[in-house]
Amino acid sequence: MLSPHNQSCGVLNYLCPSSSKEENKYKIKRMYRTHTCGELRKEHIGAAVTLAGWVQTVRKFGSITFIDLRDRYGITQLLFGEELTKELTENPLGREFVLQVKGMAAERTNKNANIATGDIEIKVESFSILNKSATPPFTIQDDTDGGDDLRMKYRYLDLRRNAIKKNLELRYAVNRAARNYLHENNFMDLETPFLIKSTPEGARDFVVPSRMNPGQFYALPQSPQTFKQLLMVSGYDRYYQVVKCFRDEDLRADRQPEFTQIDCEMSFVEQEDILQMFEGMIKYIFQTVKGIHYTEKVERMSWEEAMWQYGNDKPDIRFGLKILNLKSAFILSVTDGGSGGPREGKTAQETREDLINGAGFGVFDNAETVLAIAVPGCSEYTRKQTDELTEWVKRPQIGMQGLVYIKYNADGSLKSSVDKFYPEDKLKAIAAAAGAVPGDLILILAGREERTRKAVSELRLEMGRRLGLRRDNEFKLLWVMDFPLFEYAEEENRWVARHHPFTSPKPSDISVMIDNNPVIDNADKYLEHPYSGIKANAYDMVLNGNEIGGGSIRIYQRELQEKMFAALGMSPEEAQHKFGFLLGAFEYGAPPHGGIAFGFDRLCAILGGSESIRDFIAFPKNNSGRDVMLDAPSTIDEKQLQELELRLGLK
RNA sequence: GGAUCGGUAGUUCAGUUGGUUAGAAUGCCGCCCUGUCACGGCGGAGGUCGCGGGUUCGAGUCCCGUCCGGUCCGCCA
Repeated sequence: MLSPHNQSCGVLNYLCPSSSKEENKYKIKRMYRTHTCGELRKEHIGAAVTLAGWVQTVRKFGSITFIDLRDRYGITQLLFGEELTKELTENPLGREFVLQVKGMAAERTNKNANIATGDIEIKVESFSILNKSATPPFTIQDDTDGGDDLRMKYRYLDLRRNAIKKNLELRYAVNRAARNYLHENNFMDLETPFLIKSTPEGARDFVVPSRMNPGQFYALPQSPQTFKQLLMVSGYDRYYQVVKCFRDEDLRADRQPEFTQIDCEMSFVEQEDILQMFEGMIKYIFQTVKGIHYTEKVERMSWEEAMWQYGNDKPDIRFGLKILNLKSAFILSVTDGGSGGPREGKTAQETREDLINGAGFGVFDNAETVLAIAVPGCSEYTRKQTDELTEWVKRPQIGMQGLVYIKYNADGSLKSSVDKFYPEDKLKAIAAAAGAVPGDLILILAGREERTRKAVSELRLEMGRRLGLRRDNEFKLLWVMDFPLFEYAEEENRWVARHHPFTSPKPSDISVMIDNNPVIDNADKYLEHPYSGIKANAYDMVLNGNEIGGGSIRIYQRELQEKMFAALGMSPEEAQHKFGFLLGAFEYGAPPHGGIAFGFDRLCAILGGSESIRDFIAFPKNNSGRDVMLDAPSTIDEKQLQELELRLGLK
């Protein structure tokens, strides 16, 4: 990435609108300032200038004073001579005062190589305090002393900090790059409404009462999904929108109740067209924003492969450490070729059942599944370290009972925590099956299928992190494809759409869906129902273990869409009530179409090397969905409630 | 809905087994200082230990409840 220094406009290169024409630029006529605080260089020496900005620091030396003046573009040092320093004693300046100075740009005696304007300073001739400031509750520095909560309460001050400003600049750069790419590819930005209809399928809706229609509510969109499909029916064959979406669910570091998507849809395309179009977009963003020329092919993986090899539908493929199933019952299918190496392959799985079962080790014998990873170079872990790992997997978030390890020592000997049950030659066979080489530490978890898979996936990520294999400056894209179309919701005793109910099945599975009755007699055996095997025409884009986008080829025939609603347990009347507009539209020449939506905030956070999206949103909400600056949500007046014909206190 | 960690000066934190007047850094205020840029030196002010209850001769410290914040699980088509 380009350094912010040496940029003539005083801002990061990617923010300079290089293509905009001089004639389009508005020239400021009121001379509050002649230059920004990030602009002045050696060549300006001798120039009369006027600057305006905020007081970053005051350094007083008896009869002279240095002041760092800050604005969006940088920091410029001001020099107040003897006379003006006396004036400052009468009118003291505090941090964050808004100051305007007139003076001359002069070469510094002591230059500062750390800032872009470090060669010069302003010999101040006159100054004017444009506004005073109370002492800020935390320091406005990269290394602020403010905690998260306080920073959120005074977010307008937090946003003055360089660290946050850089994040928001990055966000704007990503936004512009996406728009440029989509515009160049004939996509049209069309706005869709925020006040829409509640459809309680999927996430909870935020609802908005309607004063003019008492007792009735709008919902805020979880995504513009149906609207963009209707736009396809209308013939706007390439649509996009950088758009707010709303979901009333519990939050995380990477989840906000309102968030931004880059929402896209195309007509007359197949899955392959969409994959190519949008990996192109992400590559363009990499190039424009990060200066990364992503030339390698974007990897692709089926959902089954991802679950099988990484225990996770959004694997971080910056590193290997693939998971090996030591029990036979849960082999799905492993595709050979491509990345096959000593650490994976079919032969390993064909021999393993004999290796772990029947040795009298109940934990393995009774477990639904036994999964292992071979961690390179960790065979010399001490007892303390393996104990610590054991504690790690026993934490409630992971929830395993324990951890079995095999140290495959550099000299070829083996030492494990289950030596009592497995003699060395057995351990050797297990190690070989796990694809381990001398120097590796094999970690094994056993238990219930779903929990164990999740746990080993977390363990894999944790070991990858500890070994430094998850580098911030390395980016690896991956398409995960061929998701199951349905999931079975046991508590509701019905099928639910894994992606959303507008996703089409693979063409070969359409007949399976049409020809079979979705009703299940025995809920325990849902895996045996034909619907369990139906694959969706859906795809997720994964970046470094984060889902950054997801989409699908949509259903565009009324009959299939009706069948889908029926499969989800909706009666025809209910489907008509909730989605009649869409079913109706499909009767008037709906084209084949599909699309994708990217999580814009999350993409920005990853490109900025952060786990938390909050620092990439100007005014985010906290973990409880509160805006602590506004103190929202809040109660409303009785009068407002009356107008809405609402009454509180039902709980 | 659940788990877990935290809440002490404006701020970030330390605070021993429950024991005298609750500390540090930074910020703030005052004085000194003509080349600093994390300026430096000297001095000063600043505390309802989140809130409520309990145990105890005695609670920042132990217990119960509650509120607030962080992280995670459930949830997030």
